[in-house]
Amino acid sequence: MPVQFTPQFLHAEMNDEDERESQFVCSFVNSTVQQCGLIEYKKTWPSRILPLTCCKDSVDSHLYKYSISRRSIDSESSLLKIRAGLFEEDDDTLTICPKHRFALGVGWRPSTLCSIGWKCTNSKSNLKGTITKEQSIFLKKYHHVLLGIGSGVCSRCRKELVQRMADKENRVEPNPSSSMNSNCNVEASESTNAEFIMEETKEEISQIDGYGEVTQCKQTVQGAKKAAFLQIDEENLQTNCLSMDSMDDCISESVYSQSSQYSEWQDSQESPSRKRKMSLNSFLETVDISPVKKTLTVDFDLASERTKNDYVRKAKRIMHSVLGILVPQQESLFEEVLYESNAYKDQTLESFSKAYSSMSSWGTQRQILSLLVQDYSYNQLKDYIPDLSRYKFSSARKHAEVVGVGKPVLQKKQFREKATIQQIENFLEFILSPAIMTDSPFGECTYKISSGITLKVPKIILNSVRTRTVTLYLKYCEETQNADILSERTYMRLLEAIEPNVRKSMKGLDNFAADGSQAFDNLKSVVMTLGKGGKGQEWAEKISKQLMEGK
DNA sequence: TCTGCCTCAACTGAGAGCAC
DNA sequence: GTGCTCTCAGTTGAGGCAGA
Repeated sequence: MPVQFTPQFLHAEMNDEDERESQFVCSFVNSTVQQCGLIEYKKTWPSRILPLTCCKDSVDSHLYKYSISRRSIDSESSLLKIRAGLFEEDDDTLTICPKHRFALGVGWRPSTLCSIGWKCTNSKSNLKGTITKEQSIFLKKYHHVLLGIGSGVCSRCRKELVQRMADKENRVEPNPSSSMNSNCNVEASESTNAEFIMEETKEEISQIDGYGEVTQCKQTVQGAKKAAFLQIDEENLQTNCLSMDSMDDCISESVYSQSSQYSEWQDSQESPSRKRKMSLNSFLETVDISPVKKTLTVDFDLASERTKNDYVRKAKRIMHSVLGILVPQQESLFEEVLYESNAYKDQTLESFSKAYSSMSSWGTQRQILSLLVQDYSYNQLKDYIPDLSRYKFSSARKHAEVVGVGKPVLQKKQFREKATIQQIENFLEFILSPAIMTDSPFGECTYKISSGITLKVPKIILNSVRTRTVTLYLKYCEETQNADILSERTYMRLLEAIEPNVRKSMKGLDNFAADGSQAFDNLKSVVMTLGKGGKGQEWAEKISKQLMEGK
């Protein structure tokens, strides 16, 4: 039954020594949506609210996992503080419950989407790094957004963030006369100087528009919410958007008014595709072809026949005009060659493309690709195999050169060794000593090693249980000051691989071995007698040799 | 005492981006 | 087109722990 984590429960759990802590309230209660509570599977953690200074667990692996610089985080307590946005609080004044300690500390997990979403649609595909301590402070200070250190961020948003941080620095620096308290100056100017606010707002909006964020925001209410929220917050504009109910209206007004207010500016900012379109239309005008007014926005395959025909007709007219310039008076002839060879190529490539797509194994795909890569460029193949990456293309090309065109890819298994040969040899030398192991007079073990070779070795008997043998070895290493050792578990695994028979009783082992040896000697003398008695000397020697091998 | 299972860290292949 | 670098995700060996 889950236990309610309440102050009463806390108090009941406490002893006299903890009396001092009973007055504590978790300082992180407003840092996450989670309520205070316990973490049952963290058995080593005290089940009570602790002073933050007591949080001293190692967070190295957590920092490593989420690419957080160890220079900015020197302890678990500082990690907790920064994640909670308590950048300037003193450790001594803070307390924390186990649940918030876990949620903000080693148990924290970032979203797989871009945490900022300024320049992307919270894309997962292009996460390029994580939020640093400085960036987290900046976002909290100027955007009133708390993003946990280590949160994923895409390359475009990171670039934008770095730019905004640089802009902020540049705005503060050029005024050395007021450098007594530059931060305060910025804060004051943002909140009190109306003219500055408007100028800065305009500049920020221009930046956003330039990247098409306003346009993007129009597309989704959520995007608009975020952009407007950030924008309004950033400049501390006092709007009437105080309730969530009025948020959508407010965003619409904000975004759309910004959009219209700077429409002139927006018009002057032409995207590369727009520029290309204008250049094309200019060209079309000179060759008496109507300009391109619309572009295909759906997949060509999914478009209606009429649409397809329109675009094909238009493309052919444009191509005809281009060829008129490239090969004057021979357009028709050239078109024939061009389209025919393309048709042939199309068919071949389509077939290969189908074969490629139907293969799930990258090895087979590489084999198929190697047939094409020497005759076609990456871009040509990309048209027929949309998911073809540059890496796959160049790998296939390398395969064609090194292994051969269309040759199968050889799969070779790779093994890793972390225990060194020396460490294993030392251990084997120790356990194969007569004090630890005894060769059995009878029987053989068969080992099949990874290369396929089968080895036959005499059966061995371990004189004590495996754990004791490992303990003995570790003690031996300690005495001989050999620090190059592995863990007990690894030595246990080595013994498992050797599969020795464990001797159940020490008593009578020598007699057992001696009896076995005597039996072989007796058999040998019988064989020699039979050899003299008629079986022949050759037969006797052969059997005798086999017996000795068996022994 | 032994072993199955979990976690961590190192390693590796795949893929993208960039400069030349 | 090529080569280099970097990041990400999956794999694998090793360590540790709990329970049979």
